[in-house]
Formats: sequence, C-alpha cells, structure tokens
Amino acid sequence: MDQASSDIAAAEPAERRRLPPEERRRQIVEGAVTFFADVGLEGKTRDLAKRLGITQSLLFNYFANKAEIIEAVYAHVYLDRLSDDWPRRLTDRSVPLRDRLLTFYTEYSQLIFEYEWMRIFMFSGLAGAELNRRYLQHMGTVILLPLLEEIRAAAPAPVDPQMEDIWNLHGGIVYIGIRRHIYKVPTPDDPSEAIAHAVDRFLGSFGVV
Amino acid sequence: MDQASSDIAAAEPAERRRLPPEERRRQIVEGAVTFFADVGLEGKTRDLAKRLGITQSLLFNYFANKAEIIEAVYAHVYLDRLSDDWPRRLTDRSVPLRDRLLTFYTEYSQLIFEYEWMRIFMFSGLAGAELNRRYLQHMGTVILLPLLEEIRAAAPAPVDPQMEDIWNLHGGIVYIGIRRHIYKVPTPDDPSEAIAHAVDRFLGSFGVV
DNA sequence: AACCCTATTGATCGAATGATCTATAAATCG
DNA sequence: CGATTTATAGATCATTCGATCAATAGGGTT
Repeated sequence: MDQASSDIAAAEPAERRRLPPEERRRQIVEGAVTFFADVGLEGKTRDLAKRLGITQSLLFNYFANKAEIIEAVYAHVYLDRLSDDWPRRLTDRSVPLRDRLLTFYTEYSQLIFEYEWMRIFMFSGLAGAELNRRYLQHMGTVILLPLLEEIRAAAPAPVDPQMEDIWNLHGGIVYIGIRRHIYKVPTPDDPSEAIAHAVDRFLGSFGVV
Repeated sequence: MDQASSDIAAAEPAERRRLPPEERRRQIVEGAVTFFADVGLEGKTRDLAKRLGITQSLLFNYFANKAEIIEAVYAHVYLDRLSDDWPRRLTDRSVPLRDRLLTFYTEYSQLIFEYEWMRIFMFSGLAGAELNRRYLQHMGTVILLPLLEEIRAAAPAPVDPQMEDIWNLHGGIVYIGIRRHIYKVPTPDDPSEAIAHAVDRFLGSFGVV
C-alpha cells in the first residue's frame, strides 16, 4: 500500500544543529521536493522530517501547515523554469525551423526529463491542480501555437497543420520522460537522437527539410 | 490538499438493502474503480462506502483489507483488456500496414482513453506498481516490436526504424488521453483524425503510403 | 565566562483512518 | 406464519496524522 515510508536516511541520533532560518527553510524545501516527488503529495510530514534529520514539529515552525510546504515545493520546481526567451527564438526565421525545434526540445527535455519535475507535475495533475491546466495552456498558446505559422512559412507548398498535430509531436517527446520517471522503464540515456528523429518525421510530413 | 472527499452521492438515508453476496461484491468493485480513479489509491474507505451508500464496515466483510479492494480494482480494470488477437492482425500482410495501424489504434484508443483506465494506470505507475512495467514490456515486445519488421517489409526502400521511433508514435497518441483524463484540458471529442495524421506522418517518413 | 535570543526538541492533543466485533433486520425455508 | 440464516449496520479500538506548545540548548554578544 504505502511505499518508502521508512527510509535509510536520518542515520545519526539527531545532533541538534542550529541553522540560520533562511538556510533551514531552503534545506526543508529542497528535501521536500525530492520527498514528495518520491512518495506523492500525500507523503507524511513525519517521514519528511525523518528524511531531513529534523523533528516533525520543526516543519511547522517554518510553514503554517502542510499545504504551505507543498506550495513552496511547487514554487521551487516550477517558477521561472520556462524561459520567456523561447517564443522569440522559435519564431526567428533567420534560423532554419529544424534547428529551432531541435534546440528548443533539447533544452526543454532537460527540464521535463528531470525526476522531480516530471513526477510532481504528474502528482499535482492527478490531484486536479489548476497549475497543470495553466501550464499546458501557456505551453499551447505561447510555444506551440506560433509553431503553426512557422510550419506554414517554412513549407515549400501550402500546408494546413493543426494544433493537434503539434500536440502530437510534443506528446511523443514528453512520453519519453513519462516512461522513464513515472513507469521507470528503460529509455535512452540521451534522448536527443529520438527527439531529432521525431522532429524530422514531423517536419518532413510538411515538406520541410 | 485532499479533494473530493465528501461527494454528492449517497443521498437516501441508507435504507438497508440485502443483496446476494456476488452482486454486492460486484457493486463494490465497480464503485471502487471509479472512486479510486477519481481520488487516487489513497482514497479513504469511509468515502468509498459513503459513495456506495453502504457502511464502511461492510467493505471489510467482502475484502480482508483495503489492499485487497485495490487488487480487485486492478483486476477489474486491466484483466483481459488487451486482445491477444492484435499481434496476429498487426502482422497480417494481406492488409495494408496503414489500415492495420489505424484499426489497432482506433480500438486501442477506446481502451486507454477511458477515464478509469487512464487514471488508475497513472496512479499505480506513480505508486511504483510492478503492473505498469509488466504492461509496458508486454506492449513493447508483443505489439510494437513486431511493427519494426512490418515497417521494413512495407517500405519501398531499405529503412532502419528503431524501437524509440515506435514508442514515439505510441506516446504521441497516448498523450491525448493523458491530456484529457489526467490534466483535464480540452481534446478532440473524436481523436481518430489526429491518430490518422500521426500514423500517416509516421509511415510517410519511411516511404510507406 | 555569563547572558540572552531563538532555533530546535519532545510531549501531547484532537481528528481521521483501517479494521474488528456484536447487535439487528431482511430474506428464505419449512 | 414462525424459525433460521446471514447480510448489514453501529459502536468502538488502536494507530496514525497534522498541528500545538512549553521546555531545552546552540551559538553569538558583551
């Protein structure tokens, strides 16, 4: 039923260390990120404290309640992780569209293939968090939608790509991270080749070399 | 933190109904499937009982513990859902490869786009269940791997498709269901057109018309 | 070294949760 | 209809969980 409740962490008999509040808080947040990524957002505060080597009550000295801890986890994982430079670079027609897509997905995959990012995103999605809908909508309008026009512009003959086609390209790439971090099945150490193939198949179908 | 704990269900003041054990058990399992699909595998037995309109204690008359309920949910959702006829049909070269792929993904998507299937699969995957790894391995070896040879046979010129390419096709299609049922963002009511486009792009890149 | 501030602990509370057990009543049989 | 069976309900137990609070001690200051 419950896995990873008691961990190997927290070895020493708890020598009391007195840290500056900012540092302790940062330590808690970073520990909470991997903790909740491992066991899910319903992970117990006692287990989190044990993994951190501190008392459970100390958590509530830095956060009013568990929801606030998770808020801090969200902020630490998601805030400012989407470079706002990508919309511009994706529409910079002085660069071949293929190169633009490859550099985008190379950088973007380094983000989404991160263990904590992928798992916490999935946990919060299943929990019905609004965060995920906002994120996907942002991704759709700011990144994927402009790509429609870029494909038309780059195609040698008139084409009519749909948003669902771009979501399909996107999903096929994201799915590598899902297999790796959610289902934990083997995936290529370096996904860049698979990504390049996917981009080439996609562009090729619209006549873009 | 926890959503959908108290629901709209269970209206009447619980008129005691005496059902044959098999029927009651079936009712519990079916209710548990949608319940755990909604709130996750850590859903509380009291909430499940409330939704079913029965007492919490009655659950333990039919199952020794909560883990057994979830076992029954797994069995009900996953058992015998993968037709063992697909490997044969996917390699039946009297039918064009495109038609084979389209019928396969049309039928298969009806399975994976089902709310309960998709969400419980994701919940159990995040919980680290072995089930998911077994399922994906089965999918890879029995369904996707044979497709490599089918693509080679159908291509007019020598090609060298990789498993990752097929996983990419697969993932792009599955991702529709993930967007719909996990993140609950808008997706096409009928995904068959998006699926057909994805299959055509995929086959086209190997020269298969 | 003595002092003070406060980060940290340990004990504890109330609510919630999985599970158990006995009393009750709905359906079946003679 | 009355007796018997057993599916179901209701009360309750032992843990566990989030959260609180007073007591303790680390470490900087004078």
